[in-house]
Amino acid sequence: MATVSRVLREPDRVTPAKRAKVGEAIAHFNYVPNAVAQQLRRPRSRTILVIIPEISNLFFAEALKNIENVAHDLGYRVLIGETQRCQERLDQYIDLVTSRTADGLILFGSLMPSVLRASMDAGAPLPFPVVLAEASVRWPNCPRVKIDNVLSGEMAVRHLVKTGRRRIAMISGPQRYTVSQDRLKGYRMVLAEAAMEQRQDWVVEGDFSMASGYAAMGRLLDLAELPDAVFCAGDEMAIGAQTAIRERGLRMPDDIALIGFDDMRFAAYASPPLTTIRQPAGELGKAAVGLIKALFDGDSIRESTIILPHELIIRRST
Amino acid sequence: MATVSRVLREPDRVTPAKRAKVGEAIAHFNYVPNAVAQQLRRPRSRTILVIIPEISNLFFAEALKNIENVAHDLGYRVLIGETQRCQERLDQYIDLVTSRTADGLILFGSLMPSVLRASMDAGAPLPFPVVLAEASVRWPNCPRVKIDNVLSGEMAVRHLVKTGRRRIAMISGPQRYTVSQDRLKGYRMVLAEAAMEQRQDWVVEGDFSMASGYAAMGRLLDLAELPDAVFCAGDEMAIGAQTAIRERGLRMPDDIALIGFDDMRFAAYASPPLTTIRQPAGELGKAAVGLIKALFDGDSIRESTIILPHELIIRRST
DNA sequence: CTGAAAGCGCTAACAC
DNA sequence: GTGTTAGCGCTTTCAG
Repeated sequence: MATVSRVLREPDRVTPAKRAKVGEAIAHFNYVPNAVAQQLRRPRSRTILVIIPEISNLFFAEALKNIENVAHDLGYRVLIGETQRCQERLDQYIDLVTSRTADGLILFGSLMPSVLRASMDAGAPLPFPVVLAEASVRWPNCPRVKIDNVLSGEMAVRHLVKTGRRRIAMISGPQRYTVSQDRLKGYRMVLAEAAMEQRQDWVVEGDFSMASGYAAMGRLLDLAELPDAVFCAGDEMAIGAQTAIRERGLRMPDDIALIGFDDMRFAAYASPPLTTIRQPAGELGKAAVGLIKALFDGDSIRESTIILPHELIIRRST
Repeated sequence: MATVSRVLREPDRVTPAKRAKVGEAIAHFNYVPNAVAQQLRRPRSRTILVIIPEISNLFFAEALKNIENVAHDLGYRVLIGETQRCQERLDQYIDLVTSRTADGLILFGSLMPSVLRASMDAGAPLPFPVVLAEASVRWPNCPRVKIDNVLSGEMAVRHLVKTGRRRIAMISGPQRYTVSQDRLKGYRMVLAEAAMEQRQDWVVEGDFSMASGYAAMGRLLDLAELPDAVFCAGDEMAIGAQTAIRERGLRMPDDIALIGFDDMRFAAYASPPLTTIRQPAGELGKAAVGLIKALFDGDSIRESTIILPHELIIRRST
């Protein structure tokens, strides 16, 4: 048995003759090592758990794809958990790492595992490697990768101002998420800076879905005082908004300019093609894997924050 | 140790007094059973491996979400593997089940694991539970869930004929996939049946991406003999095609009618909203879990095929 | 009802 | 270089 193990793991430490013999036997019996038993003996499972709020969100999908790729190249397996923004499901997935099925965690979304919250409240160090991705909160001793949502919100609105818009509205994300708050903050910042009118009813909250963008835009268009530009905190909401605008017979960008957020792949095919702020989803995924790997290897990079660059993509909706 | 195990697993077989005491200890030491060790002793890992070609495809994302949900309710964990249509990565993921990290496999896509191909060639029974989802091929002794792509292709084109179109083109999927072949077959069927013109250059092959739909439509529009309707084998290609049509200043459905396939969530927000054939992605996922569960439980449902109903969703592009 | 003891299949340390 | 041995942390007999 031990020799078989060696042949599979460190073939050089076995005589070629024996190696061949064992190899034959392996082939003959169709032997595949039981990974569970291996894991029990080995210190690490070489598995990364990635937790995302929802799998059908294209931003996460893109990040995930890159995580998979990089992890795979590094010899790690990736386990994906979808929480659907439900605390209970999140905590169940966390069991995978406390029970050592996974070595560490890349966590997307704003939900926080109970175990981590508890250990933090107790002032204890994090019980296992975690990296926060696109994190809305800051967590002591925990590296994160994100973009600067305030700055990118500013960039979006500044572009609107620069192209001559004066009555700028916003369809924001749910305000319980810091990401959403930050983008809104960026919006307000620029408006204040440009000494432009800030109306309460020009900010409508959506939930990042197309339906919510459509509804929010509907409310904006019902206003007596119509905005001449709208900053949408997400591309899907922007696409919903476009539909609403088209239905009212208004033209973009002439009547209303629209800027989105994310640059998901549908943005370029919208009607008109959507100007947007690109979030580097892929880069974010890659960076997250780099961070977790460093944690695994014991590098003391805790507490670091990587801010990835956002980018203005000008298309024809502005 | 044994008692702790019992308290966690079959509390009723332990005196309440002892149970409480053990419970306290568990809480105090923050004890979490090592899942790897548990799995070593238990016959099954209660994990389902789901393999998909690409995670960012909305059809898979939707199916996956339902798989996750149902599996979760049944007490199964879901491991997701993305092959990116690469045989090597597929085979690596299959190791998860041969090495008993997963109990069985739900397989999307047309790639076939080498192990399975080998065992089939040898006339042997499948070495572990597999269900084929939206399978392009048939596999002996292996249950599958799918829709009827020929019939749904027919339904799409028949709708075009019924609404008075006479020069119907098609943007097909890659012909190396049976799914794509089937939809094309449906198209040809109806055309033949209606004794309508079938032109070689009215069928252009895409790869399901928006970019390919855009390019394919461009080629169609360059033709001397313009079609008055196009059946796209996927919604994303249809959205790409819409962009091309708009850019040429043509109107939908007046100049050209367009019908897509899938009814992914963007279809309703396209411009104009896309008429399409709905594939029940969610149902498909649920059914797949049901099938694999039955396989786990030893029900002899092998060789069954579940055909899920497709549906014509009429919107404004036709 | 509970503790002791025997493995699950493997790897690593240890002899030979 | 290779076989033997001792666990990894649990579950499951088996006694008591």
